[in-house]
Amino acid sequence: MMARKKQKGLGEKHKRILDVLAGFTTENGYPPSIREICEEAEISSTSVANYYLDRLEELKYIQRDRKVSRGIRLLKHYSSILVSADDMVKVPVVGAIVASQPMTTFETHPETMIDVAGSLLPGQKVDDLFALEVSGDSMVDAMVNDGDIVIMRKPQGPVKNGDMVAVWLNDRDETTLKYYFREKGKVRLQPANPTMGPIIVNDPSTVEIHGKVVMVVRQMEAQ
Amino acid sequence: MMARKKQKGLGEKHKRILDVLAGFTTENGYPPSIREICEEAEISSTSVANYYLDRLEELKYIQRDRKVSRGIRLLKHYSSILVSADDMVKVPVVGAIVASQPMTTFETHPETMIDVAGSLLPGQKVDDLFALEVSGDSMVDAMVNDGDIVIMRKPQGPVKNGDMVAVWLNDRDETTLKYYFREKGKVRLQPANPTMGPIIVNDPSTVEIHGKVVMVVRQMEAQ
DNA sequence: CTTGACATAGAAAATATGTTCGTGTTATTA
DNA sequence: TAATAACACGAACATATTTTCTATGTCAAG
Repeated sequence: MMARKKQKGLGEKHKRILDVLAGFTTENGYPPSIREICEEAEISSTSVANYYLDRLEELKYIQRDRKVSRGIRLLKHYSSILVSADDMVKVPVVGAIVASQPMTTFETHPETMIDVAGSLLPGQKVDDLFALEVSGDSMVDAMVNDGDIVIMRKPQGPVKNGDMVAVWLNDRDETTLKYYFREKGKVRLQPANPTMGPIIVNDPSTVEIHGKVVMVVRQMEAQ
Repeated sequence: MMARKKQKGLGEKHKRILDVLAGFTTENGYPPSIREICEEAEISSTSVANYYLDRLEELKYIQRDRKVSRGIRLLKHYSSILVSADDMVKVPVVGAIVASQPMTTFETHPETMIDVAGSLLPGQKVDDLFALEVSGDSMVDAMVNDGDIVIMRKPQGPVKNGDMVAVWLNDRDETTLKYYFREKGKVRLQPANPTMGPIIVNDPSTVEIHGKVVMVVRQMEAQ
């Protein structure tokens, strides 16, 4: 006779508790007590909350300090992208831009995440962001260096004129970053570097837009 | 007869407690208890710690939640730059780079701070960072755009070859960002854009280094 | 329907933590 | 130097908070 199967992943309550944990901590500057979790997550007994907290610790979502009141800390796993206590956003780095096949799937590698201050990002939605590392000097005309990290948003609606986008040019077989302008049935791709001329694409269907550039981060080595 | 004068500003112990508060919280994800503050700040009695906490609250450095264990939160005042609970660093934006007089004093405008993920910054020290906003296209040869934010570290030791620095050229009367190389008594300033040639300065004394570039952030408008 | 793991409840017991109070010390200044 | 208020100590006391225990409900597989 087999027993009841253990729930896979996170149930409603687990998620709820994680939400409460994150919310409360940002609100107050300190983590909630078990009772407070009960209230906010609408759980009737402390032991139930405790039960779930233990479960969440097993699953590495949180870490508990026994013997310490409010000794709960959220580990940075919850939701592939997580807005943490202080407006920090984790963006998955899904690959590199090179003159080759661009990424199609939106895989998350928890290992390679980049932290970005949410306050620097436009818009509220934060779950359609991804980052690419630029490799090679092919983007210098876009004012982007080898090693820069480009943070992009998956294109949702139509691309607006003037947006900087990552485009895949079918016929040329390359990905570049350009300012996008739709004009008279054609597409003008303008480099960021004002000293360089635009690329005019006559057949818009050869232009595949993979993302809208939201931010570019360049880290300098050394110290 | 007058009584003993109340200390102006923060005394040693006050500062120490703030340090402990900040440190402990970043370390553990939750604030310390009064007893833990005592240990770390080497205070012998909980009542003394409590005394200082009350003082710090009066001075608006912290906020306390009576009735709540560990109900202490640091208000973002202490030290012009503060590492918050989640590895976020606030860097003061002290001005703009234009072809004019560079900033000499290190004024902090709490209003204009930029959040940066500490994990992206090299080195540990975080209190000698400042940021400048680039205005104008004068830096395009350094791969820096109009509107970019340059995060810099005050030069401490000698500048190493290969560091990107903000330099003030006495004779030319301009500030630029360049890679710095000291060679044969001369200084070579190499633009980041590989398609452009270097500037050779024969008299090193005309080169004033105002900061080492640590990071460049470019935000795209719209959404 | 029986079993065993998952899930919920409530409350007492055990700790962790904050507050108060009496007392002592030190620096100021009239 | 005497008065005073800031500063320091430690322990008793009051709360806040977590743990633990016992009892019971639910569900799916055998």
